[in-house]
Amino acid sequence: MPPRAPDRRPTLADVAARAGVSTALVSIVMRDAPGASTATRDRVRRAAEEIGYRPDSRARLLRSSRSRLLGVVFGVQHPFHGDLVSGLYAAAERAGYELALSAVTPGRDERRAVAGLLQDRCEALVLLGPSSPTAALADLAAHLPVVVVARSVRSAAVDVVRTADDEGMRLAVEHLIALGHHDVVHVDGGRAPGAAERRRGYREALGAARLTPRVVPGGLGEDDGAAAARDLLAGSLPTAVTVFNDRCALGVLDVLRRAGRAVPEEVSVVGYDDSRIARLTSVDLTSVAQDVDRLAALAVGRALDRLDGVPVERRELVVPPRLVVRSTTAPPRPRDVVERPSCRVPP
Amino acid sequence: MPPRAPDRRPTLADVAARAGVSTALVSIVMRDAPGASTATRDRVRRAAEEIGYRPDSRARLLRSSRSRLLGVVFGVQHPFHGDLVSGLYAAAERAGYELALSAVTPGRDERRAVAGLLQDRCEALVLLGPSSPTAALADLAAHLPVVVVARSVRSAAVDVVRTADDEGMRLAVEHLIALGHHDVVHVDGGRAPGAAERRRGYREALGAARLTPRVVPGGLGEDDGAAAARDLLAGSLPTAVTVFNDRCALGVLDVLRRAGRAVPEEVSVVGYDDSRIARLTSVDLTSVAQDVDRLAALAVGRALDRLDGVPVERRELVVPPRLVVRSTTAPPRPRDVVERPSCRVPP
DNA sequence: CCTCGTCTCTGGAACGTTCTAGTGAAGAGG
DNA sequence: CCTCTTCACTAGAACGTTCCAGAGACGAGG
Repeated sequence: MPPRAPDRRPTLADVAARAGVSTALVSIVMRDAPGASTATRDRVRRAAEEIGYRPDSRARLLRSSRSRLLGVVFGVQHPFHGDLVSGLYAAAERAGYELALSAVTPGRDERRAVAGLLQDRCEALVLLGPSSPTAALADLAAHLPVVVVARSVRSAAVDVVRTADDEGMRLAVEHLIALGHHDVVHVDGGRAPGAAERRRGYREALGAARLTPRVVPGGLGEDDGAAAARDLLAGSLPTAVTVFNDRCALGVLDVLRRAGRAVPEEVSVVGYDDSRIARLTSVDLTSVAQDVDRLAALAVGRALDRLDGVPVERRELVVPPRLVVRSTTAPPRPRDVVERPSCRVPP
Repeated sequence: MPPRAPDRRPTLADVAARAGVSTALVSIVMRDAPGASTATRDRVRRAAEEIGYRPDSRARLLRSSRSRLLGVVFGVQHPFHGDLVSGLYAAAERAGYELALSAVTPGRDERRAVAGLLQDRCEALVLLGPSSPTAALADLAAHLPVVVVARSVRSAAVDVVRTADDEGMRLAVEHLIALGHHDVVHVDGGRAPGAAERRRGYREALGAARLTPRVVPGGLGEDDGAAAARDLLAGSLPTAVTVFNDRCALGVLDVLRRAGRAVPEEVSVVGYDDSRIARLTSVDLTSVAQDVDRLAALAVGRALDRLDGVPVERRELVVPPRLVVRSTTAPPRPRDVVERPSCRVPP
């Protein structure tokens, strides 16, 4: 069994006693604050080292009014959130802030996740693709700065950092049109964060080219994409498809290929998020990349601005996306060739 | 701009003043501790509600020696960890504990993640598939109870909760042998947590059937699986493949199908983890399921046992896995049929 | 010699809780 | 009538840190 705590963990006072100084001085040294000679600094540090002292962040935060703590609510299932969290850690560290993570899981909703963070006395909240209604977000923002990432919110109370999703989808459509496609269908994300903007971008780009848009219901997951693809196969198959996100696109790809429809020869497919899975050599999905690190940095920066009372010009920060062309998009094949059942055999 | 804090957040004293009682009494009420009449309980609660009081967990934990806080280190990229975290939240809540999450990201290694949790004064640590060397884990365990999940550790200092990975892989192989396969290859996970056990299970099951094992290097991700599959295609293709995990199996599947090799007709594939992606109707991968909720519950239970000084019989808790048969496994086809290039056309 | 700064360093009061040791008051038992 | 218990409640001391207001010591400038 591990030698369980009969010995309390060492405190400032223990270090102070050992180094023969006051606790206040030890505090100064541990914080790298000015007000101690290099000689004592060394001595104190050595004493701390010897007894294995670690500052107690609870007590530290309790005392100082600023907690230097940023609360983050994220979906534990969503790979895109994982990338964002990585970026947030980096950005927060640069600013001397810590992150308090609170996950949304199937058994733990957003309310609970937020409530946990509030108890921890975070100075500000960063919410990744939250599903709470606008009113709830505004209520929250009345108490502390709230930055919403990857979703637009129609409320002046919260800050928003997001990708220009309409532009992203426009890039995708324009790429397809440039390849010669006339029949482009959009597989929709429904009420998911960003879905409305992506749908709009698709519509606008198609309208600009004088083509008629066709939107079919999809969703966030692979299954939604698979269902959408089956719908398309049952009806009239377009020459190209733009999909709400990569996971959904994966479902589309899989059903198409299983049905013997070659991608990209018969159907081109574009995803969204440029997730790890899209980059796989075996998937190699053309996708719209969100600049995750920039989103994260802006979110942290904006939260800090609010805390410091810096006047903010635009409430919404929009980051341009980038189209990553891979091997699931190509020029359309003449229809007569397509009508024959295809057979992918190595030559 | 949000109405920023000129008003401090309300404290026990504020509630006490409003309800006309002492802070101690408010504390009693807020904790649902015995020692207050129902009448005053109501009154205090109402007062707290009115001024929007929220207990400050920092101060609360500082005062009480027990923090009722469990530290969890997880990989932000790993979907399997996401599932475990969900289970941990549920188990911790049942026991009246909170979770402190600390993520391992590409830019934040395990040391950092653990250091963060130690500052937060967690009572015990739960590490999901940690990559730290055994010695480092043992050092940690000298300070506080440490429970390692989904990896076996050769040290008496730390507790381990894991799936019987050897048995899992044995189940997979026995399933394939029962279907009539004689040529089964294992795509390995290398040094990943659990890989050694799975490899062993594979070897033992094949040995028991008097068949010769063949192990090819793989890895954790889709790309590793894809590479392994290309190796197999370049050499001699077996009739069945067991793969270290689902993500890797996905890579295998994709490369095989793109090369025109039908799954499961020509090659059967078994994954491991029964992750969300395996369950997709479009993937429908036969896989070995780990009982995530049970692993999580056992991990929390074991941590609490250590904290309470409950004597522990076995240091290692092993949970049996379960084979989930889906559509990527089938009896092997006679070789002569396989040799012709295949063509999957709907009839 | 006195004053003024600057540089270290210290004592003691916060921070918002919980915990310990009580204080009265009301009722029960003698 | 007096003690004893129980109940509802309170005062004040922790918890481990940071912050504030100084206190000496030491030179420099007058």
